[in-house]
Amino acid sequence: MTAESTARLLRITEVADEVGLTTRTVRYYEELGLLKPAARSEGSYRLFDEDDLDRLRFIRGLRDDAGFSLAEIGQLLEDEEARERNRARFRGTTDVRERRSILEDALARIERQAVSLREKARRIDQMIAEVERRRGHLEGHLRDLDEGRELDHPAGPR
Amino acid sequence: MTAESTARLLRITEVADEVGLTTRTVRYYEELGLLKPAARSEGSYRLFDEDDLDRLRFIRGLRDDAGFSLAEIGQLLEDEEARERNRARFRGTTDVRERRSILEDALARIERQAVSLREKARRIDQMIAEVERRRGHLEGHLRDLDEGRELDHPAGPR
DNA sequence: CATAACGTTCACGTAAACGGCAAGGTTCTA
DNA sequence: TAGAACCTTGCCGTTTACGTGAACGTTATG
Repeated sequence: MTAESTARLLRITEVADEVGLTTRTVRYYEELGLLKPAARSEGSYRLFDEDDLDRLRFIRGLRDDAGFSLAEIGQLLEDEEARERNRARFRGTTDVRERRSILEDALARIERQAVSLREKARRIDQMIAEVERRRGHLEGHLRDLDEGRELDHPAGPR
Repeated sequence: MTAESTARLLRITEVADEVGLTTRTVRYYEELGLLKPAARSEGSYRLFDEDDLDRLRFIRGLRDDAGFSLAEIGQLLEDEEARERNRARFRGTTDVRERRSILEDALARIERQAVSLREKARRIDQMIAEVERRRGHLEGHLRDLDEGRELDHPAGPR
């Protein structure tokens, strides 16, 4: 047994079921360069590892939860080839300085992802504030009614 | 001069420029029932008031910031006809109980909007936490390198 | 009052994000 | 070792969210 872990590799249907996508979608994401299966079988079946699953779940989150387009997700995840190359380089070297630079690259990518997500969160918080504002306005209106005021402006609900 | 305010009504290009959409998009949103211009001119030009602008800005926020589909936005805003009817009813009555019920309807809609947005915000926060976790992992890795450890597992960046 | 600038309603075109075959190769299991 | 149950790569179809005219009516302006 090599240094590799004994983790099982999954086929596309298992993967799709696991992360809640269709096989078509998983292939489409590969076509777009959003991921690259860990390996291919003898007969060229796609084989996925746990890392691929994480990545697909992350993509799904960015799509469904954060509402990013696949193009934006591609930007966020950056060129999969580059990532692949980095991992190979990392494994292929013991030079500390090189490993450091590879890790710092990865760190920079993660930072950009965090910035994008925080920006998104901020904008949604603003929208929540706006909706709360309207709610407060309506509630004030209701209180006026209950207290028998409402002699003046013919405004109405928004 | 009637009880109506003297607020100017805008034509479609002014509106589109103001809120950052195209005229085509504004017409499309009307076609989908997401809004209904305040009035039409003699020659059937669409005329929008300040309320319409607010609504369009809100729609744009839901689309761009929150990442909702137009179908979801339609659900959130609910049938524009119903809203229109409510406003007419509100103006058409002085009955306090009726006005109360209309306001409570509007309040319920706002509440549902707030719930949807908070749900969205929560999911994005989770994604941020996930990304922070990965960042922490990478940073730990970097510290290990700097301190001359890293004798063990041949992991690499995620 | 001519005419430029803007608006209207069809109607067809398009990019994104998949769905759904078809035709054929691969893996597992009895 | 024969199926059944997977998988592969095309390739065309569909929905969403608009873009882009065409053909024609409306408004503002010198």
